Amino acid sequence: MVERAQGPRTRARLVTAAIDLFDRDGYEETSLDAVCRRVELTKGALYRHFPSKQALAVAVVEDYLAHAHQVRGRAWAATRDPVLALVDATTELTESARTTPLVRVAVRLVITAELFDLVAGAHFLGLVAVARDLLDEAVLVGEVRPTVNTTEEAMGITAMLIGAQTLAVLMPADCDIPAHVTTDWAHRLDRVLLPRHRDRVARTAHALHHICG
Amino acid sequence: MVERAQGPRTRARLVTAAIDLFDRDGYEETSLDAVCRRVELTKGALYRHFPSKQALAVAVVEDYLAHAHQVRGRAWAATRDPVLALVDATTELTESARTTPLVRVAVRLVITAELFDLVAGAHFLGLVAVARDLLDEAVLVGEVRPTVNTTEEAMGITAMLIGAQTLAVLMPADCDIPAHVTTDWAHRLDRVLLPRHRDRVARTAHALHHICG
Amino acid sequence: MVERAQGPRTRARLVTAAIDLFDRDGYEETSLDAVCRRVELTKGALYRHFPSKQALAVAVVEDYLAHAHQVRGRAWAATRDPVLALVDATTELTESARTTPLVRVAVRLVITAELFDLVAGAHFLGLVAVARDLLDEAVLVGEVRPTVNTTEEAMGITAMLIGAQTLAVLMPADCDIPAHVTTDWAHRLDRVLLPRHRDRVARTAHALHHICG
Amino acid sequence: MVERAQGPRTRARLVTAAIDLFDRDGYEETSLDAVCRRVELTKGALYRHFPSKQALAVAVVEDYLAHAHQVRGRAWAATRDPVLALVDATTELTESARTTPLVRVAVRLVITAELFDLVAGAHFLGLVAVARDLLDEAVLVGEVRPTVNTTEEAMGITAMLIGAQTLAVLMPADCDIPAHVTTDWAHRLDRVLLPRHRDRVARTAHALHHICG
DNA sequence: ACGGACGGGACCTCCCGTTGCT
DNA sequence: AGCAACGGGAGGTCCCGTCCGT
Repeated sequence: MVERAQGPRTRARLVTAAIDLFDRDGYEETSLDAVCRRVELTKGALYRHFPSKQALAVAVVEDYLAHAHQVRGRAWAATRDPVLALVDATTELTESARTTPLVRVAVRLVITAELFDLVAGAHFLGLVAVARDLLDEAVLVGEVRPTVNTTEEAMGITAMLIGAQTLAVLMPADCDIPAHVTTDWAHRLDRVLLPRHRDRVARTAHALHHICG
Repeated sequence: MVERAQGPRTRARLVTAAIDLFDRDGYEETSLDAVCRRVELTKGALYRHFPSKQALAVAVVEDYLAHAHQVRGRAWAATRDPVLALVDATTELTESARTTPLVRVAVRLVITAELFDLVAGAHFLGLVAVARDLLDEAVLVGEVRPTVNTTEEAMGITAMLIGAQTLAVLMPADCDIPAHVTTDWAHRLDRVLLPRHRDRVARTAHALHHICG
Repeated sequence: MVERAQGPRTRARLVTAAIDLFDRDGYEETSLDAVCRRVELTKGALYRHFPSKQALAVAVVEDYLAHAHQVRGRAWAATRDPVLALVDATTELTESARTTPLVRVAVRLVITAELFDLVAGAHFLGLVAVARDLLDEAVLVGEVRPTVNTTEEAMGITAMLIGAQTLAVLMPADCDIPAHVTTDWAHRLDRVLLPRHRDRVARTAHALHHICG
Repeated sequence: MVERAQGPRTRARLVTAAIDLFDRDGYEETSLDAVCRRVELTKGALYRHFPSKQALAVAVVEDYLAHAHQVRGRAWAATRDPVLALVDATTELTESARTTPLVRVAVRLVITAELFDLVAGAHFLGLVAVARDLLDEAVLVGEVRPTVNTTEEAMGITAMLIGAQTLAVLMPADCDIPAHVTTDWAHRLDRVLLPRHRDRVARTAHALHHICG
């Protein structure tokens, strides 16, 4: 079974070009003609892969969600602890909202009113689910205080992440957003984790260790 | 010189029509022709008042900011306490993101990518400033723990408000966003206020009293 | 080697489907996908038989020319007289431009600007040649006045046929085009044929006999 | 009252450009982008004046009809005789089908299948009406044989004109189409006009005098 | 011979913002 | 202050013809 797969390649090139241009000019200011020009294609060809400009944006967001899953997987593999993974993953995703084009673009796209109803729901619920799963895992492992409602806590964490990413995308570099995420985590751990685990996590978390040394 | 007051009236009618249509169809899907039709005017007239479609949106956001100031003012007048005012104002603004068209539309407009760079910065910084002012006031009154950095705390509060409003606009009514705001405030007061004020505020705050009874 | 006859069959089915759809929707408005759908094939198959959409149209026109030759042959067999055959053939072709789908479609295709330069020349010259051959035959038989230039007369006849067919395709049924063809033939015979043949032909010609009784 | 009339000017420029390009490349092969480029406009602007490519073609045909009316008017003014005017006008229109871009293009457009149903009916009926009016005028003046049916004769003349124009557009220059028109007219006058007028017209008609000297 | 994904390019629609007149 | 025609430009659709695999 050989490669006849020229389609997937073209599709990927279109998404890459879209990320570049959305990042440089913004979604509204980027024309599909410009995207096509960059990959030496025409709009008719683009239409074979994406039925609309929004669909192209959705594909970018999906790439971002895949990226977020990878980040979570890496954090888990590195720490072998659900809460540590959660802390490190949210911190990395907040930072990369400023540094990684894919994340920066996707975060802006998600909060674009035009795409809001289309993708934001699935996106946010997805993030909430991920956070809750890790918290439930932590409950099983016995790290979490019995009073904690994992669903509500997961929503709080997601809201924090979204707010922080939004600020990170918005504010110029001089304003240290991740600092506020780590502060928030420090306090959140106090009320979520059982005392003995709280100390261990705070000491071990790569993201927190400089403030909880 | 009879019709002197016609100008401002026309402008206000345009903004009102814009709020209605932005709320019903979204910013992108609303055409200026539709706005004009609703107030029985033509685009030539609209462009006497607003140089662009974005400017019309900005006017809506400004109406919202004025509204937010009124909310803050009312909360202050009702409580005569800066922290109480902060709690009540943020809670009300989160709730009205779901119920009040002006707030609902403005919150969506602010996070619209097209308007993001235009208004989001000023908007967020404005909210941060308001929060910080109230916190500084609380410091003067002697309610706040000495370890608290008011600027950083104000950013955290703003991030929470934005995240919560975003979720409120997004999620269908079955998902209780304000609950998470009140939970967050409960914990936040623990670490911001001096113990004796913390209890009083938690008991008094209209928004919190059902969970801190 | 069982399915050897499948190719020609497929080709014929495509032409038939093309005639139906060209007749119903017109050439421009008929898509090749629609033609293929009707014969349960795909474009890949169609392009095995025709290198372009125009080629498909040309195949239709060729079917029409074959049909015109049959008409001529039948008229000759029935009359055994060149002029009689010419009169009857042109009359029948004019009438069938209104009634027979193949002729109706082909006449329209020939006068389509897109196909004009491709087929109209050959088509018209072919008709002129046929008419001239029959006239020359009539000269040999001694029916024609010596002053007649057969080439020029053949062009006149062809021009008349084309004009009449065009009008027949265009006009709704209430306007009797063939009548004008027969009138024209009546006068044309006056100046082309020698008197004694003129009377015989006018009486015998199936198409003319009701006006020259 | 000054010129605000930029619209009509732009429209006229578009039609002129369309004539040029239709003449050079044909209707199908001419893109609206090419038309717009030639007058330094965009398709959005063209759309203000013509709702479709067909509408642009129709405008060209209308220009041709106006031109045909002028030709008729000039022929009438020059001859003061209806039949003479008819002979000269049809002859000129046949000749200009080869020489004048407007006529050449319009004749091809009219017989384009895509525009056929749109304009051909009105066009042909218009020509028939003109011919019949002139013939009726000739009847009043007493030039016409009493046996002539003017409506039928007008249709015959129109069919001849159309066939001749089609051939003129189609055939290369070496084939003398107008000759066959004059021949046809010579015979037609024989059977339409009363003898004394027939001679006078044949001698006077500018188009015929070289064959009827 | 046939299927079906792919790419190119034209047409059309919609809507923003401008201009000159009232 | 308001009107109406105008022009620019992007998005979306459709369909022709090609390519590759079966």
